[in-house]
Amino acid sequence: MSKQTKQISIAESKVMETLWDRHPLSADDIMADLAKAQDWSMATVKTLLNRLLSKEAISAEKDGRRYLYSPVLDRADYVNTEGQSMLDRLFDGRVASLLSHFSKHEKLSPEDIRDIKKMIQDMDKN
Amino acid sequence: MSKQTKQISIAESKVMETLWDRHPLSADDIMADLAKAQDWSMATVKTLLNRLLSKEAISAEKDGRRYLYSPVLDRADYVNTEGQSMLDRLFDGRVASLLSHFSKHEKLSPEDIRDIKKMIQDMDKN
DNA sequence: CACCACCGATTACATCCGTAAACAATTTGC
DNA sequence: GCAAATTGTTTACGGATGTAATCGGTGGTG
Repeated sequence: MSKQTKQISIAESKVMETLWDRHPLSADDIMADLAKAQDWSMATVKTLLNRLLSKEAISAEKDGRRYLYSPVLDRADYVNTEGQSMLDRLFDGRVASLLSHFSKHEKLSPEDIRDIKKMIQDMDKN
Repeated sequence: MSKQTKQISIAESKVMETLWDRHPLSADDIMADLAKAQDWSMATVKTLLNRLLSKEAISAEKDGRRYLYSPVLDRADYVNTEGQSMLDRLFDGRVASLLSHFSKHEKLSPEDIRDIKKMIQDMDKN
């Protein structure tokens, strides 16, 4: 349960997502992957990588003339921290309250409902 | 379904919560209410009120020497926008995925589970 | 060997945010 | 009526963020 030291910004988290998906990657690889969703210049990606390095959210190993980056921060930890704080801020920490909100606002797809049912059943089994 | 124009910051949302709970309120009332949770100076609360006014998230009506503030932005709208964006960022937009995460990390209280079950049953009933 | 291209490091800069002090207008107690 | 208190308005300021340009070192190419 390693803790999340420094706050990761939204832009930074996009870079993290790329690295969580696959790593180690060079700056170029990351740029290529991000290009699908973001319209950032290489310079921007470099800045984000450096900020993530100083926050110790990623690590870099030398590979010849360049670096290959890997995540240090665990995705589950990140999601935990972020998710919990959102839950606290918006739903008083109650998952049920979140669910109720999304249900009331018709934000639950049939698949969601099916999956949730299944999860509850599985939980009951122990 | 009025839309949320400008972004509300976290500090600002604390003021909003107070006003959603009860309104109209004077700056003093708001200060008093917030004091329970925040250690802010009056100046800080004033700044936040002004920022919320320029973002048109609240309104003010004159009441003698001072103003009484009320929310303009709807809480459900705010929660919707924020919750959806968090859901998209962290859980690929799937509520079920969020639930699965919290379940896996033992973040569901027995009450949560009870409430969720009940909700699912109620949903089935139509 | 001189120069260019590549890649990371440094610097830039406008905006937002948290936090608040200073200022200004007005009302009220003495 | 004037000083003190109240309440809103303006200004401040450091740090985070989004977005990027520029600098600087080094290895490859003619």
